[in-house]
Amino acid sequence: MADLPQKVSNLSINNKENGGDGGKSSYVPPHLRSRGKPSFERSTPKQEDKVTGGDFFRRAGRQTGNNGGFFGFSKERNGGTSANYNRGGSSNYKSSGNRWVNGKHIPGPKNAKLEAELFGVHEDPDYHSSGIKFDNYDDIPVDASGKDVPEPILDFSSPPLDELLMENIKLASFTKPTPVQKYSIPIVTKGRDLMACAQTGSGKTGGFLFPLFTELFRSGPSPVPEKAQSFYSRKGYPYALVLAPTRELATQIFEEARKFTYRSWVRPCVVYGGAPIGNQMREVDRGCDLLVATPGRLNDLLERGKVSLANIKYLVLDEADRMLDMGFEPQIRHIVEECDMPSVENRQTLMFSATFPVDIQHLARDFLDNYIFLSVGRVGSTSENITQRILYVDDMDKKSALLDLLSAEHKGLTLIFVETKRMADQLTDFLIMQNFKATAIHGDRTQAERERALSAFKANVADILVATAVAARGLDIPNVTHVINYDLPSDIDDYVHRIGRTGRAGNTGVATSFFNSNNQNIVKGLMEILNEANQEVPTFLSDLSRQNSRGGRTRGGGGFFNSRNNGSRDYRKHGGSGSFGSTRPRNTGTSNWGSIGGGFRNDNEKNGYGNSNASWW
DNA sequence: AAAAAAT
Repeated sequence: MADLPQKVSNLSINNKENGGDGGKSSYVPPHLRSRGKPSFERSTPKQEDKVTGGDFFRRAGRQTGNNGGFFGFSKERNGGTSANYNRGGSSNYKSSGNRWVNGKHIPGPKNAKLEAELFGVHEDPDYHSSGIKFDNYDDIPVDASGKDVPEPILDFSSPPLDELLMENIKLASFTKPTPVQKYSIPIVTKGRDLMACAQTGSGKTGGFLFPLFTELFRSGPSPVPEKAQSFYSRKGYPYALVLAPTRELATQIFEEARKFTYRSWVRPCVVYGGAPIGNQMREVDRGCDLLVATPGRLNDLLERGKVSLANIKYLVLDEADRMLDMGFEPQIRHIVEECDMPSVENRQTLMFSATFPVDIQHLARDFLDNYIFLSVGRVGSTSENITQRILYVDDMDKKSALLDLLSAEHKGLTLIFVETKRMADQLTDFLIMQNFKATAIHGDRTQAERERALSAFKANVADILVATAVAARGLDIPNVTHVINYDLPSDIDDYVHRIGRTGRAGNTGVATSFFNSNNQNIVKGLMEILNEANQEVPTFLSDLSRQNSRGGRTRGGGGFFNSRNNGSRDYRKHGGSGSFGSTRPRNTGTSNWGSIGGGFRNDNEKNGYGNSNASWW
């Protein structure tokens, strides 16, 4: 290969470019690097490096996409050089690199202890790690639209997933794909961008991890701009980045990734705030092929130069609507648009969101290219194995009502939602005083406390968990028998997420909510949910709802489900705002537009769906 | 209005 001289000249050009400041020291402390436009980095040549004089390097990949630009020079791709791939300080890190030898994936040996840790031991053959009993999920309606939508798969082997991955999937007791996975796996495999309206519990994590790992297991590591590695400070070059709104959710995705990368060359990492950054940096050093992160901590690591996004093939935004609700948009845009992330065309982007409001549509327009829109029916609310009860309880009576409720039917795990962090603590103390085994999870507790609370709850050490919104969505806690909305949320979607924490795995669950005059705003949505799930509607609620509609506005648009649809359907096929085509001309073609629906219930009409909405679940 | 998230 004649790229060595090339290298040198590039280096010297770069050096000149950067040398405008003459002899004065241009050291930039790590945390200040990449502020401002010229993002140069100092990099100390490795000892064995024959190239001298090239101290400065442009951050790889910004304009040049996935190959790291002129620093994407590849060492010979042969014999025993596996450790040169994507490992900072090549000689120091070998363990997972050893699983990619001479262009082949060599799975590591089995490890009984690790296997038990990752997959656990389950006597129940129907046990499934995310609490889904698949047979009960077959009727979740899914609708896919966009250009050239791939046909959904029927099982994991139809276009086969990677062999090792299949073994791990079996270890995790997955038997067949969930409805989301049936659609998302071929979509991701085909390299398409995806916007999916789906909730946790639908199996969406596997929906993107499976095809992603299949591809990574097969293609192996790719070379990194080795010169960009400083000898002292190594850098992670993940191939896939998953952004999640909360630390718990990030951890959960990471744990799933650990299962499915067992014995493979791919090493997952997780970073989030509230935990010592040093440990996380060391983990990144040890190899970081898939990175799960909350936005704040990732930005921190990017600014410290510990992570480069130049090699990203896959970008996943999980719970995108929540991330925007939490004000993460600037940070997400910084990560995606202002660092060294490959451009839209040079990466594959998958967005998941429970709803599809206009700000998410804009994000989709900016981050996705010719995407497929997938909408997946709600898992929780449609399920009739959750008994929903609404009790009228004034605020001052809530404590005693709760005690009544608990003494009447507290068995298994009870999850209690409150609105404020203060109330979470106060109620937990109260319950402990009453000799209940209660613990709390909310944003003012330290990360360690949150983790302890969650694992105590999961392990039944504390069978009551009092939680704020931090636990409402996404958290996967199997076997919750009773969800109590001590305070009702103001957002009906939050309500659905909350009650969806129970009644999983085909078990029956109970959701009890304390309602009073402070909850007027949720009446309409609540009525719809209760009706949809064939639940009893208390008379005080139907009375209120009748009063509301008499006095107020009539419902616009006519559809029974409109207030909950949140525009979460593919606005592109409904004419939309027009902004779609105008900013991205390449997407304006309409020729191959199609829509594939699968698993639809047959009782659309009965459920109040007009024909106009028939393609939406 | 509250919660969450980088320190």
